[in-house]
Amino acid sequence: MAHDERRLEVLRAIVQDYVSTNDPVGSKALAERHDLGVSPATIRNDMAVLEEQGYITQPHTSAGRVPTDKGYRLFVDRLSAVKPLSMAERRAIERFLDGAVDLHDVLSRTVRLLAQLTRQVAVVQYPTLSRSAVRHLEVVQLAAARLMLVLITDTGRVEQRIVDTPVDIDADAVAELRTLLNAAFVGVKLTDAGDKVPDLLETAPPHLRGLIATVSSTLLETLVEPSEDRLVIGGTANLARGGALDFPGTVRPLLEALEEQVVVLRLMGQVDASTVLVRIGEENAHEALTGASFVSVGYGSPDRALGGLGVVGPTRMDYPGNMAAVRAVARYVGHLLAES
Amino acid sequence: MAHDERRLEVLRAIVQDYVSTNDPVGSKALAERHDLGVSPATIRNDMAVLEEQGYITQPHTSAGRVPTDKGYRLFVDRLSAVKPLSMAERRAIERFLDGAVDLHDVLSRTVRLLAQLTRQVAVVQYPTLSRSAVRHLEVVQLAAARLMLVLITDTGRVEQRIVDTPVDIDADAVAELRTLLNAAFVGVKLTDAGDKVPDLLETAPPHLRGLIATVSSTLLETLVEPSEDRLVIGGTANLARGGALDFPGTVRPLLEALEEQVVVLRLMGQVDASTVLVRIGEENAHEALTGASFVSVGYGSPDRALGGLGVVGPTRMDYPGNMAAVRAVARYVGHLLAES
DNA sequence: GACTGGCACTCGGTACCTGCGAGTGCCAGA
DNA sequence: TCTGGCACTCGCAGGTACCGAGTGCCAGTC
Repeated sequence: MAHDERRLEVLRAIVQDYVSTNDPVGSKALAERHDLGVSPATIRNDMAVLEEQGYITQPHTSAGRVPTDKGYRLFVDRLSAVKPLSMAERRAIERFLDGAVDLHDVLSRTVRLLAQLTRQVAVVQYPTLSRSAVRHLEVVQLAAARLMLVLITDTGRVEQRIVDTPVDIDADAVAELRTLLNAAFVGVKLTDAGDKVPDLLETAPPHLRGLIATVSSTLLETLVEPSEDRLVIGGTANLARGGALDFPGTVRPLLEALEEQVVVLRLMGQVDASTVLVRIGEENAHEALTGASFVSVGYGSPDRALGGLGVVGPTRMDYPGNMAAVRAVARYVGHLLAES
Repeated sequence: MAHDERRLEVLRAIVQDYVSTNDPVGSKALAERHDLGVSPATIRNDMAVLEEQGYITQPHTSAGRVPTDKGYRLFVDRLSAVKPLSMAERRAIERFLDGAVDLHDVLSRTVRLLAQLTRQVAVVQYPTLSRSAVRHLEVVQLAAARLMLVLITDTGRVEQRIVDTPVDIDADAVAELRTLLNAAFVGVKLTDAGDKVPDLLETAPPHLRGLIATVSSTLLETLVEPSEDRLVIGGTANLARGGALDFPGTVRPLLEALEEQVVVLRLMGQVDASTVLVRIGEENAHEALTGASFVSVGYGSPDRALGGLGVVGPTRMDYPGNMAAVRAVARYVGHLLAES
């Protein structure tokens, strides 16, 4: 029916107005600012239905309506058109990211860029080790019985670990070790590295076997576990922008959750590179994120997301804009990392 | 005179009470909570003098007194005794930092630890490259004409740079390059690395000179400049703790300044490992830091500070406690990094 | 049957007032 | 030089009244 049609149109108008003004929106203002072709009284009837269905709510009796999480969800799923980025924004992305000298530089620029584009808190995940492959392994001798292993992945991450060896080793052994490790592991995905160890041990010269066992177990232990995933966070100043307007009470629990990283990492685990994931308010199933929405997407090639990035903000956010920004930045970062 | 003596005692009492209660403190409360041996009326006279001298001020006529920046300064310089850490705190430091697997891990644990101990925002600087020496240089070939340089410093930092070479190179050349670079640079401080280049170029086999020139210039350009100093920041949630109590207006400018890093890095540039540096309110000479104090110290051996760490909080902070915590943590981190 | 104009009603926010109490400065006396 | 007393100031909490935005409902119109 044309009936339902208009009702959705009303919901869209409410979301748009509320996002831009931060005031509960009433029927009269709605009729004025959008040409819905009907009078405020009719809109009121529609609003009553929308409220009954749970898409909007009134903060108090004599106030306008505010979208609920469910309302935002419907808006995101059915009512929002992708908002193309402006030319200025596209240029900003290139200008910001070009000239980055290493992975850390790329990611910290990315997080600043995203924060600036969306005026929200930005979150960027390092390429997950578990999806990376070994590009090179370096062994540096620090002391007679102490080595530093440096792992370089094909995504540009560099990780280091100290290993204390049971016996002293000499420079020749270090060189041999380096050769063997690289022969065995280069090109291998970190998740598969464990499978290579038995082979390696078998073919290795006997005098190196103990050493190799020690070294590989350190590598596997510390590098393959998911706790090694890391985040860069920026734009937290944006949380303080709306004063107490945007978040109920205080931003403290949100800041804590962001610093904790675990919560965000779990959300990041669900992204892929082809669709922008939007989690709204309570959907986040974490107390501190109630009242917050999370817009994220994976970066990397579509078939192989290296990691995720996104923004966190109040549920009252510009979804189309933020989704567009997140996607555009993820694409650019994906290309950038594929090149190097 | 015993006169001035007591006046200082009054100031100390005011600072202590104000820090713990966050309420302007009046003469009567002061007389009750501290045994100054005189009546409220006398204290009032002293307060009048202290106010005239600019150490304290009244928010409004019928309120108690609050220390000014100048008052805190006097308190820190002359009135505060070093507050020893509790046994629990000492244990917390060890428990928190032991088991860190690499430099990044040490520093991010440190920042969390400091934030937790002081309940303020914690800031930790990576060991400055300019004060580090080369432990090892690794060259990894990514493509025919593209190399990745990995620099490992004696402080545990690992930095990587991509270099595009003018001509294709083969594996032998890479190996030679690696040997030459390490021979020339290992053990050399980064600030002195530039001096070694002419020598290196002269003694190198002619066919490698072009390559070495390219590589060294990249190294020097990107690694020696101070912009390469990095910070880890944590505990920003503590800014939201006091509500609007601690900071005039909003915490936004402060959060922005922290993310900007430049401001903090400049302050960090002034620390050394032997004395705790305290900058109070306006002393910071940066608008966003008005109303904030910064307690910092260098870590590393006394003769060679590797970097700085500290906390940022409202001027109304527990200076003795924070100074003690910052110093204790810096010492522990110094030892930790010296070992590896 | 769908829409509209009108109307009574609700209720949060603001402005204003008042009384209370903490805290002060000053002064006379010990 | 210190102390007790006293008048004074002024922010704050609580109470009240008013205003206006916004609503729900109903009778009337197309």
